[in-house]
Amino acid sequence: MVDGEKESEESDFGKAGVEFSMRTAVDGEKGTEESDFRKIVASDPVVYQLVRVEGDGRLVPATDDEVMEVEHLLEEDKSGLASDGDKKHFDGRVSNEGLPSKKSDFEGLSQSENTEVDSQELNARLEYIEVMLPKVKQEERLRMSPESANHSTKCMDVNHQTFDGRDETQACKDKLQPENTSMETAPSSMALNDRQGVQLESAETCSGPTNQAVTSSSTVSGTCTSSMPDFSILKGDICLDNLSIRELQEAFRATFGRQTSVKDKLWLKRRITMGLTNSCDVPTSNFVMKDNKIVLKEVKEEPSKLQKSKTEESTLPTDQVTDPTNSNFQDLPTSPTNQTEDQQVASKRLRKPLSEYDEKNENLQMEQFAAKRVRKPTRRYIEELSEFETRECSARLLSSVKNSGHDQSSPKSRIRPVRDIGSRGPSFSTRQDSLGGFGIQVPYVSRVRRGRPRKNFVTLMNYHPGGIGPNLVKTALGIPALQQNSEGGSRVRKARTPPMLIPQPNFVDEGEKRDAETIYGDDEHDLGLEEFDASGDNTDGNANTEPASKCGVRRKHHRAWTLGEVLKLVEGVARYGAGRWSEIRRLAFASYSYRTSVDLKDKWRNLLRASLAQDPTDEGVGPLATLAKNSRKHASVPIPTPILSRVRELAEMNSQTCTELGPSKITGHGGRNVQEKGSGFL
DNA sequence: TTTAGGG
DNA sequence: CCCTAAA
Repeated sequence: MVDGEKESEESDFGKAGVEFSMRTAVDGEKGTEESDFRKIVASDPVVYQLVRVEGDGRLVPATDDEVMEVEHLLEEDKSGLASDGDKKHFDGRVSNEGLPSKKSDFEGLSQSENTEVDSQELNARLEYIEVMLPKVKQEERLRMSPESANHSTKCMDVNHQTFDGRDETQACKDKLQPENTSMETAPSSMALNDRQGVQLESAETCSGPTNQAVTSSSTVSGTCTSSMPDFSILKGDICLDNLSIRELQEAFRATFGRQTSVKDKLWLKRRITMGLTNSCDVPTSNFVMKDNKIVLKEVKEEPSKLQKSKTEESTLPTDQVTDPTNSNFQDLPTSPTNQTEDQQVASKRLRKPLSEYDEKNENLQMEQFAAKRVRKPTRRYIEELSEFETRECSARLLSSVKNSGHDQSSPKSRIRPVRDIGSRGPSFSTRQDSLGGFGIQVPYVSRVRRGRPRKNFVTLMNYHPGGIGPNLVKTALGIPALQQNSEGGSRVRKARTPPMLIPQPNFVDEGEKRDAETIYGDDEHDLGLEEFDASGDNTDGNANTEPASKCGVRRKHHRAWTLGEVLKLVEGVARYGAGRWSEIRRLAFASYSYRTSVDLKDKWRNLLRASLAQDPTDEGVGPLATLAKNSRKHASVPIPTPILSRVRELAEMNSQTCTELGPSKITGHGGRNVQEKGSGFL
């Protein structure tokens, strides 16, 4: 589904070699200052000029021939198509003057082809047209420069047709595509298109598109194919009108990534609109919705300023919750990249149908309703939230692929391919678990990052731009996930992987003859334990939470230590000695990639403490022991006393032997000792 | 980068 | 679990 969408998008953009696009004819053609342009936009932007998009992305005024050609095509298309809403092309004179920075803000307003028109939208449009048409004509007269007169007039005709008629952009595009493809040569444009494809892929369903991010390639976005409708925003507004408070809240959450307890419908609407508008940062913000009508708001400010003022003005006194927008502004400095990122995020969130949230968070929402005031969500909470979304998202993406590449599973189902050893390895990896069905992991990007940047960041950068699309496609095609893993993983994680891939054999190799027996036995136990784990923690845990722990910098999802893990840990300590956590982790915990050496250390510390707390008199102290046991009942996995005692024993032995004898030999002895005990207990 | 220890 | 100093 997603793939399909994306595919179509990509294909659309892949063809954008040379295209025709409407662009607002600015008065005086060149040398128009921004203020002028603003004025135009504010008053009435509906004069168009045809431009041609060159391979390198430049906009070139269309020649008469071209205009004619397009017109012809449009006429043709119009006849064949049903009629509905108009599509306005507010393509802000993109970048052909060489100062695209600000002006690009205005770009990307052309119509998307997949906009569905519900009656409301249609009405709104019609009303809008009613209002705007006179102005348009007037404006046309005023603005027509000698040079652009030709084109703009013709284009106006075209657009007028569109008003009552058809979204001819699609048609235009379609018609032009063959030609485009044939003419397409410049690789740069391809890259451009790709990029935009990605961009759009994330922003597509968002009613407040974030085309701004494409500013560098804005020339293309101004074309017919650009699917950032100014009306989508309006549409969003209209939709908002019909939403219940709860839905509005959902939308709010989708927009800002957090929940709100505000029940003020108006406020919510404004907020959401604002969020969307900010995402687009387009002059359309000049339009405001009033009673389902679109009203042109006189704004003389610069777009950027406009944002601010809007923000301020819409910060209602009733707002108890911290203003998301404000916080956004604070957190993310005005650096364009950051903003872009943020907007992407927003749009991504929007991508999710609200219904999803309805289902999943209904309870939460209701609870929040019950509670009068909800305290400001903690950062952690927000993070979790975002993680949830992301996870869900990836899960959904994968659901369609679930059945692919099953053959990869090894005969020993428990020996899972180790996707990534370091807990911060590649941002995406895949794994299969034949036990409880298996989950596949996908690359995902954690939106919230805390602390200093880590490797993930780079990885992320690597994969996000072009990676996600192809990846998904690949996966969707059923290419074994593992392949991807090795492919992508090795790229990031150096050459550490190979040895890890076969952890169990490693054990055997290290073990002596004598040990082999015990090891094999132990292996069996371990396997059993792992099975145990799988039923309990691993099944759902691994597949889902792991990527989070890896990619996200967020706090690691709490993972209860299973008995099997504890045993492995103990065994590892026995074998390699306490303190050599890295080694233990590498060798004994190869299959538990989510346990870091620090984790092992911590766990061991806890174990030790527990064992000491319980063992000193070995059940001698009645109350204390029982208390300990009871309290241990709290723990997800009560640690059997034998294990605890063994831990203590090990610790003692370790401390002794380490000081007296060489650690290396001793470890072997200790290991065997443990093995015996372990087998006895298990 | 790993280990040890505090929080 | 997280964080950080120290090696």
